Amino acid sequence: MARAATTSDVFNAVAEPRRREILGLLVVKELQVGDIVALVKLDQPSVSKHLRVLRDVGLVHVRRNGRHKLYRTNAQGIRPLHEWAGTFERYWTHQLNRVKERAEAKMKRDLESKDSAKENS
Amino acid sequence: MARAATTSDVFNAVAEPRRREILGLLVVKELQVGDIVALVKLDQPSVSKHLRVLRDVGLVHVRRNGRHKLYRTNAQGIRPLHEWAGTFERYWTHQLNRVKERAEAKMKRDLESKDSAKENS
DNA sequence: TTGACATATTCCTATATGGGAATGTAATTT
DNA sequence: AAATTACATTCCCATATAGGAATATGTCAA
Repeated sequence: MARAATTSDVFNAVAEPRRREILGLLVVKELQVGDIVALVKLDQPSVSKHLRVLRDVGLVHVRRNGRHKLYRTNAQGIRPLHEWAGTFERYWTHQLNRVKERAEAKMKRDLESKDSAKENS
Repeated sequence: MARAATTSDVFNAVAEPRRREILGLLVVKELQVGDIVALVKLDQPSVSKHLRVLRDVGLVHVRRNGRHKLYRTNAQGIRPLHEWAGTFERYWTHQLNRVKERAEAKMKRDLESKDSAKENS
């Protein structure tokens, strides 16, 4: 079998760098497709397809304005990702603490060995 | 062209549900491959391949113990993801506030129209 | 209605997997 | 050394894109 469909999953949707870029633009300001095309270096059809994926997973909203379509990031759609990653936070802080502790223990050892060297001189 | 290589990017690496599952196991406790195979419902080669991807992007560490290999999640590898998602936090809280404000404004309107109905009775 | 503009979708192709099966490799036991 | 155990890698195949080109759809202007 192959990989799961990008369309059905926020994690897959943001796996694409250009889509992350687009999300970053659209969270600041509502933009029409042409603006996005101008900002990211992609053809219009590609942009439309990325927007389609983002829309399908609920990461952007669309609104029609005349013949333009205004897209906007739905920031709340990113929360599941943030929360998932957040479950690892206690582990990485713990790991950082251990690194720090080891560094301090080593510094202490080094100082002591210097002292003993001094005593032996 | 096709999609970017999973191997070279943390975002792509965690796009795979089984890999997220494995990361969740290995962050709690160092496990050998056989344990993982038993816990997730995958064949050993598949698990090894997922571990390979995770290792290539630095999301897990390996350590050999006799003929076993002990894997452990490198929680710090998940920070970039958490931080990227975190840049959207101010926007989703803002959006939530707007929803709340609208709800409160509506409730106020409803109450006032009830009052005016009372006056007209 | 016709023409122009803004997007979306479809068709096509090269590439990247993910799983299954088979095989290779390293370390341990007998 | 041979057999065994624990993993890793390779080969094969079906599927899922991502981008390019062409085409379709929708909206507004004249």
